[in-house]
Amino acid sequence: MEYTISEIAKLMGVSTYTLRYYDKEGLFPNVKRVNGIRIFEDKDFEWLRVLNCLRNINMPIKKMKEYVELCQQGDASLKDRLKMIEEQEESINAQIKTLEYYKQEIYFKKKYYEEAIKAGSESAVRSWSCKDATLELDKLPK
Amino acid sequence: MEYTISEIAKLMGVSTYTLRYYDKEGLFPNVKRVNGIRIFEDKDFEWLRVLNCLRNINMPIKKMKEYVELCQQGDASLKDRLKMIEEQEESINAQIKTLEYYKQEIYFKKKYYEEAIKAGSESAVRSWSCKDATLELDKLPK
DNA sequence: TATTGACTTAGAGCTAACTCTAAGGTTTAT
DNA sequence: ATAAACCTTAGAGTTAGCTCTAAGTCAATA
Repeated sequence: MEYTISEIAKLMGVSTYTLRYYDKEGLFPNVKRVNGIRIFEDKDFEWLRVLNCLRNINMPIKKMKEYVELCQQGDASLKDRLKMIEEQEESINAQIKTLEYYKQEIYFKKKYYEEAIKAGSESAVRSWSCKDATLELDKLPK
Repeated sequence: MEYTISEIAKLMGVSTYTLRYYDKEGLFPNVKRVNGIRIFEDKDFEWLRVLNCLRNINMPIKKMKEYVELCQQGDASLKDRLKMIEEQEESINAQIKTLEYYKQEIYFKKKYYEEAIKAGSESAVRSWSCKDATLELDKLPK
């Protein structure tokens, strides 16, 4: 199967601007061209799904470029690529951990507001909040 | 307790630039001043921890500003604040879900490279990868 | 053949969140 | 009293990741 840039853009839910930008940045090392026009094949499509994965775990484009270059070196770069992937795995875990931590804080905050609304006023729950929440989320400077 | 801007910056692990920027953006609505110099008190310190929480869950500064403004309105804005917090809770859950999904992809990728290194070549595991991984992570355009 | 519409490029513009510089004020130590 | 070490401001600069514009090419249709 072959796709034009707007077809692949639609299929993957990204803009053509973004695809051309990625290409300019070297993230599509070997897209076919006919009369200067990009022809995306299934392998390019699959590769975009890889790029999409890496972006979604917040890998910067420069690092994605590095990864592309390693891939182009073939078997010689297998260990380096594994290392990059392992680092990304750690990065994801750290990101999740951070979010889980602050999720707790936000949960306390929600309970705090639910109580405040029930009581009709924030002043009724300030001390309650201080007891239970890790953060004293309502101590806005007066 | 009172703190200068550089003290609080050090304690919270942010730059003085960032703190002044936050202040300029209205995120510290009522910091005390003596001779024009910001004096941070414990309530400001606690409030910075709130800001820090919101930033860590990727709330944009404009939205943080909105939240500050709601807080300043007192009890009248309790429901609006609860709504914001609930939206943030959903946002965190979505972020975690996305990361968990791509964590799987990266895990498959790692296994793929471990096999490839064991076999000495990527060509030995391409089909294996295609069977097990949701993404065919190595179909780099040739 | 002329127009339509999708493609191309280079490069400018945008937004977010800082990050820094320049010019100046104030407090403290020698 | 003068230098060091803070603080202040306005506003410029930076980086990332797009996003868009202008000018032009090319293939297909009326």
